[in-house]
Amino acid sequence: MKNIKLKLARVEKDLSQEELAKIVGVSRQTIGLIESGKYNPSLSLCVGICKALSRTLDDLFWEED
Amino acid sequence: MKNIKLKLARVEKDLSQEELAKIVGVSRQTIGLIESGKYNPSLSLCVGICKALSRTLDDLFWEED
DNA sequence: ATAAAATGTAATATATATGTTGCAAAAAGT
DNA sequence: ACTTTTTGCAACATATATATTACATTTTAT
Repeated sequence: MKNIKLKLARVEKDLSQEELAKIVGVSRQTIGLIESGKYNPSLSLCVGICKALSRTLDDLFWEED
Repeated sequence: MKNIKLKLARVEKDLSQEELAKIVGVSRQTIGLIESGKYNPSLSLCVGICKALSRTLDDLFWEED
């Protein structure tokens, strides 16, 4: 499923996928694929994204069932 | 770094690494390596572990810097 | 002290996250 | 309308998470 919370947090910070990717140290495609729900990212990458966007894991990657 | 919070949550539920592994659908070694900090697990695996232990991502995998 | 259970560790194999390059489509700016 | 930026998508290459098997070590139970 798409990660809409991630995309919202990113645009809220006025960052493009490419800018976020550069900050996190990953490729633009990787960010895009995570947002579109086609990748199962590693924990360290999730943490890196969270720190770049000033959020926590629960904020961006946790879904109550 | 070792994930002591994960280990504590597991023993609190009175589960061995092998039992947790079976619940989550992963090998015993994988659980051991995550607890000892030698693996960078995938997000879906982290979520699976959290649900098995009735915790959230922040509870088990987030560290304030 | 002994046996059983739990955990650590290592080798090899496989699946998949991620990188790279390139191009197309869409969105935004002028 | 046109240009620029952003995003989507595909093919191929690489790194690494994870599985499997096996054995050693530690911990727990009797």
